[in-house]
This record gives sequence, structure tokens and C-alpha cells, in this order.
Amino acid sequence: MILKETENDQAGKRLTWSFYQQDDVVEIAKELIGKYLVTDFAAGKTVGRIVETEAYQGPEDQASHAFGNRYTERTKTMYLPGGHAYVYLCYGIHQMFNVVTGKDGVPHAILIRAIEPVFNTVLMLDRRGMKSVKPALGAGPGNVGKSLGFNTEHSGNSLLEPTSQIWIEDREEIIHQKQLIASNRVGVAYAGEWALRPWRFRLKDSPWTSKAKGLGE
DNA sequence: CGAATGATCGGCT
DNA sequence: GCCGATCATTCGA
Repeated sequence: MILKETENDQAGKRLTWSFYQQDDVVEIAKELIGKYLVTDFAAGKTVGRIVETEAYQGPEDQASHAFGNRYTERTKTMYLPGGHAYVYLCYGIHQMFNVVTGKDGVPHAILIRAIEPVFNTVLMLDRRGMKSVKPALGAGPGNVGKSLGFNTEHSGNSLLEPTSQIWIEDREEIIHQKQLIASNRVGVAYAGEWALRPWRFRLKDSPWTSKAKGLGE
């Protein structure tokens, strides 16, 4: 069962430095849909297919933690060059995993909002305290963090180092623009006009995306 | 040092 | 649909 799953895990090509360095964080947020997020911590390897993302555009985006170039102990991670993890605690409960993108010093980040469980669902279920695989396993950013085993100690980790325990793979899957649904971001109503930007992307017809309602589609 | 707050979730009504 | 959980981070005194 667990062993069988291990045998069936197919490896893909890791995304490279140049992918994460692109300036357009919204474009990268779209491209991340259909990629595979892998964690390989002590408890075991788990893999999820990314089906929902949200872009946060550096200093000018009022919804971003780095709005106005705010630089603190927590947000300093966002200023690293693209290809790092930014993990933070939300509402005291949820470990939120973000991908840092853009050049060194530019605090762009992409929140991974939902994944489709692909590999080692046994461990993912155990981490969640769940018995059977349901969309709730990986739908919603808090659930992504929990099922894949993220915590804030991983913030600032590289996704590119050969020894990294976290990385993203391209498994040669083509996702067409038509399959993407863009909508406004969730939980950022305080951000004024920026809250209306259609920077949340999800895979059409996927049962694995989060149900959280925005202000409209 | 103390107090308010949040890029959410799940359970209950 | 509403409400409580639960704590690091942040800001002000």
C-alpha cells in the first residue's frame, strides 16, 4: 500500500532558476497550475498537483505583506530572489506556503491555495487526521500547508538547491488558458481596489480547488 | 512589555 | 450562514 504508492511516483523535471526569476508574478501564478509541488521531509515524501494559486505583486499590492516595501523579520523572506519558500502562520493555526518569485530584492510571492493529492495520500491523511481522501484534504491554503507538512521553519528554504526538501516539478502537462478560471482574491477585502484584481487562478472543473467565495467571479 | 490582529477552516445552527 | 479556535507578528507605550 504505502510501498506500492512509492513505486508509482513518477519523477518530473524540477523548475529552474530562470522560471522563478520572471518579472510577471501573475504570469507565473498561471503557469504554476498543473505543476507538482513536492515535499520530502523526514516523515516521507508527498506530492500534490497545484490546482489553485494567488499572486501577490510586491510593494505596490496593498494585499501583500510587503506592501509599501514593508520589511520585517517575517517578510524579509519575500525579498529573496525567486525560487524560495515563504511560509507564515495565519490566524494562529494555518501554515501558508508561498513561492517567492522575481529578482533579488523584489518581494513578489504566489500563495498555493489548493492541491490535488497525487502521492503518499496515507501520510497526507495522517497529517490532517482524516480517514479518507476527499477534496478537503488539499483545498484551501491552510490545508495545503498541513497535508504537505509545511511549517514556518521552512520559510526561506530554497526550492532549487539539490539538497532541498521542497521543490516544484514540471511533468510535461499542458494546461491551456481556457482551462483556467481567474477571479478576485480571497480574504483581502481590506486591500481596496487591489482586492478586485483577478489574480486568483484555478483549474476549471477540478473538484480539488477551494470553495471559499470571493466578491464575485 | 502588552494588546490587537489576521492572504482560514470546520463545526454547528 | 455564522462563530470560535489559537498564536506569531506587529506596533505602540
